[in-house]
Amino acid sequence: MFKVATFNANSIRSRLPVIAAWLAQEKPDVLCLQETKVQDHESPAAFFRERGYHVVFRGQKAHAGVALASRAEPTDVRYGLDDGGPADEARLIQATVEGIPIVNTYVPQGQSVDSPLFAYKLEWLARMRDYFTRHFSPRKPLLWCGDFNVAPEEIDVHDPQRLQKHVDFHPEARAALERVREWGFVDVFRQHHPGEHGQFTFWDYRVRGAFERNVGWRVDHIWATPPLARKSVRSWIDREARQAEKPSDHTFLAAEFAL
Amino acid sequence: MFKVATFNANSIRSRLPVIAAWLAQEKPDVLCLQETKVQDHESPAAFFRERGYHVVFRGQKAHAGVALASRAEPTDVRYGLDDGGPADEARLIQATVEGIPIVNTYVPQGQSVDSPLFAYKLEWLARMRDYFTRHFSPRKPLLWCGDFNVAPEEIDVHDPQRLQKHVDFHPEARAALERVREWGFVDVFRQHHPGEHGQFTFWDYRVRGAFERNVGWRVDHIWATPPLARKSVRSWIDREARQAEKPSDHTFLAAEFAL
DNA sequence: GCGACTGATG
DNA sequence: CATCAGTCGC
Repeated sequence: MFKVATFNANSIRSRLPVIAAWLAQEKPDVLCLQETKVQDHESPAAFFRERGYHVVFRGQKAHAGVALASRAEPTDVRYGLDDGGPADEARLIQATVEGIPIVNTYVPQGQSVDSPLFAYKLEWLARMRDYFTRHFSPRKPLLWCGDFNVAPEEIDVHDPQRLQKHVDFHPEARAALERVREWGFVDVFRQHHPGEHGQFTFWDYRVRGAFERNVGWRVDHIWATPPLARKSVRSWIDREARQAEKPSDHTFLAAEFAL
Repeated sequence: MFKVATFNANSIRSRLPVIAAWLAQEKPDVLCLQETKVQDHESPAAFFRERGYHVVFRGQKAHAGVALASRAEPTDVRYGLDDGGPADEARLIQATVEGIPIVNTYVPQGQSVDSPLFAYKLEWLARMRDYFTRHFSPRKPLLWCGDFNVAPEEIDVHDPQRLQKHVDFHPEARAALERVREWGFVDVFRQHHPGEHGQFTFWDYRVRGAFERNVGWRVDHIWATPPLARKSVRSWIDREARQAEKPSDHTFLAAEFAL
């Protein structure tokens, strides 16, 4: 069994206790992390080593940052987009683990619909489709994990009416993500939980009682190409980590594959 | 047995774990705190209540702030100096516990010898003598606890030569404190440890390896009037708290009295 | 709300 | 080195 998980840590350094507990309990083969908010020379490499994990990462001060921890040694590690535009190395890390290529992204949030950052987000998602086209085939195993900063469907947000203009649920953002899905991905969590409402991975700190009232979003994802999706036996959101001592505003999403 | 302690917390909110551990271990009858750095409406009153302590406090944003926690309910609680000068309520709190009046102060540090704040410090110590004269008698039990920001003797600093011009060891500061002692106090810690060098309560964060090398200061004190000093059976510095997870730059000074 | 930053103070 | 205040970003 091949167990993969993704977690927006909202600062990897602040979240080491949460990550330690989850690794000890779940022993995933791969853990993708986003919003590590740490420069490479400050990255807690020893933390993963001590727990039997390899880790690769690319980060910067204060914002973004991605890491990929794996029991097996990763090969073919790459950072950032490679189409000649901004590489955004702190937002994309790719590695092959046990023969499975894994792309871990922290998609730009976009700030607000009228911001140039929203246009950048839409363009970024278009570049992702191009990235997959150039490097991979939907007929071969591939995993795309991370914080996509898009809730794909109405059932993936707590209030689809009110959130139409939110950058994470805007029709244009959803359409841009849908274009990547059409390239050849299956939403692994949704495959195992068709039509389920309120299955969220993110609850805003700023919304009072957000977790208790389940005022959340499903913006973290594990997507697989069809040959791999067919082998997936289970996918779940572990809500426990969002109730930890000093929680991230996101929680862990996991999936298991019978390779 | 009546156990009293004093601790410069350097932010009471940041130091709750340290204080919790110490209260649980030592169960003092009274704990005097300085540098709480918190406004009254943000003070962690519940923290003390949950542990079986009453607490009174006076603080402000960012600087100074004093608190007094006690197992027995305190009576005659007063704040600040009352001589018509600046009351400095965040630097002096007085309460009577089990019949013993206790004055807890955070004496102004003084910044540098040429600063007006140093003159203010010297004046403040003079006002303390006046305060004791007006309110108390050396023939009756009285405790003066706190961070006095003065190391009384050469054996109370790591390098008496080099520190002559430091505001906490300046001859004028020492003389000003000595004038208060002469009113009628016994240095309770020193009574039990005459002539001992290097018995410090404060080690500057900025001095590398200060604690390990014992590059410190004895600036925190428990002083008693003679009738009470005669009943003191023990006084000690608990160096452990300075080695805790997120330590204050000071540690706890304690004393026991056989009432 | 809770991260991170800068610039200040001891 | 470790607080604070402010400010920024999600």
